[in-house]
Amino acid sequence: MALATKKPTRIQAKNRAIIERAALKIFSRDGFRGATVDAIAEAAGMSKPNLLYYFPTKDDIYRSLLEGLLKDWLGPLLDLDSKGEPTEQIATYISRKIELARDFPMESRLFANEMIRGAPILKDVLAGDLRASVDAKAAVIQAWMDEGRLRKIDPHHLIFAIWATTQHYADFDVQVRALLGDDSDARFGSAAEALTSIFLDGLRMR
Amino acid sequence: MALATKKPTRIQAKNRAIIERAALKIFSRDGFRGATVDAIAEAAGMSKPNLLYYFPTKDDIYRSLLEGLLKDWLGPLLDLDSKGEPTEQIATYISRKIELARDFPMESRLFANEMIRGAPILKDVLAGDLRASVDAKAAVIQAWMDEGRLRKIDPHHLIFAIWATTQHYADFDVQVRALLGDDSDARFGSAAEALTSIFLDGLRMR
DNA sequence: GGCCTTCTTGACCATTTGGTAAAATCGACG
DNA sequence: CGTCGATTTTACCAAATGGTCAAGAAGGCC
Repeated sequence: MALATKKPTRIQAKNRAIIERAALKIFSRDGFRGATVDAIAEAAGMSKPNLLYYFPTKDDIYRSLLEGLLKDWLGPLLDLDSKGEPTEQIATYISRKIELARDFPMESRLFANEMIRGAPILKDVLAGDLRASVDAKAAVIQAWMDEGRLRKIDPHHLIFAIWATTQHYADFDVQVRALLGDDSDARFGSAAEALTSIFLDGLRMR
Repeated sequence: MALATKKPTRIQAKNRAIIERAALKIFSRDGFRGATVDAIAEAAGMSKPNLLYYFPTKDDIYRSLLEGLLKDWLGPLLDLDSKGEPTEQIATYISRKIELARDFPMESRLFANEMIRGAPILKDVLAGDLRASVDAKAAVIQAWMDEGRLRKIDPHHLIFAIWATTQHYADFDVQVRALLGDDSDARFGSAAEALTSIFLDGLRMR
């Protein structure tokens, strides 16, 4: 039986999950090219042929991880509510993104690795689904600005800035720790506060 | 003669430069583990043993690239002048960082790769030189805030935010292109403008 | 030109890598 | 408890990888 074709058995579900967790750890650290099947198998506590019984190739494991990643990652943006209070909506978005960076740093680094190497797998979805979603939400933000409810700033760059600043705490975790110390609560709590303050009010005294 | 010990010949200088340029391309895309000496040699238009004549190991090439990277990258921050006008200093810093992202994207991605994998090579310098420099400049910014010349925002997080937003245009170039198009002037010009506006004045209407 | 050093090459090597084949073991279900 | 598909293991393979070695080609300097 070709594994992927029928509904998975209990063992399949369990082992696929174990493998994906292990692969996330390895791929997010070493990138696709740097990761080895042996390393993933060891992290999964499983022999290499056994792992390859569940995912026939290294590529399959990697694609399986990327699949759905974008969706989860984009959730908070999609929740921006055009009928809500603009500054509050933005503040909520920032908070939720910071929580993602805190709770799923390896997913963030996996994505960063895929971008850095030129998104060979995700390129199509970037230009397709992602672009459509982002353009739609950029339009919502633009409408707020046109109504005079927010200062005018290119909404695409605004979205980039929120992505960049929040994901930074996951992707550059080692640097942030080196400069701020290892206390996780302090790092992420003060980050959310500082970012909200920057994005809403900026630096200039009024 | 052990190559590294005496002053380099003309040929050595030239070939080392060629190799470093090629290695930057490969390492910045594939990371340390994913890069191969063969790939670097091919990119350098040179046989592998010949390349290894100039840099005995893959590790040596990588370290050579990282060396000095931090210094160049940190320059604009160090130029923050405590005697200047605060908002203008910040705006200049943002512009210069955007220019670095535009002109040296591979260097940015090389650094990002090193951070993502936990900075095994740079860890010490992060906790040493980098931390000292950043703390010093954070103190300058803090002083401006204490004097009432800038709104109060944790200076470390402010610096992170400027790093993250500017480097994003290099590290996530493929994503930015997918969403904004390939016109480089437009991307970087509008980015500098939008970021300055965000950091100085934020989103909230006044 | 002669000579010494620097540079380049081709052949090679041990290890790692992604993946396969077939046999052995396990587990659910009648 | 026997059987049949699902799972795991052992042994294996060809290609890729980081690196070595000895010999040849090319500079530079008198």
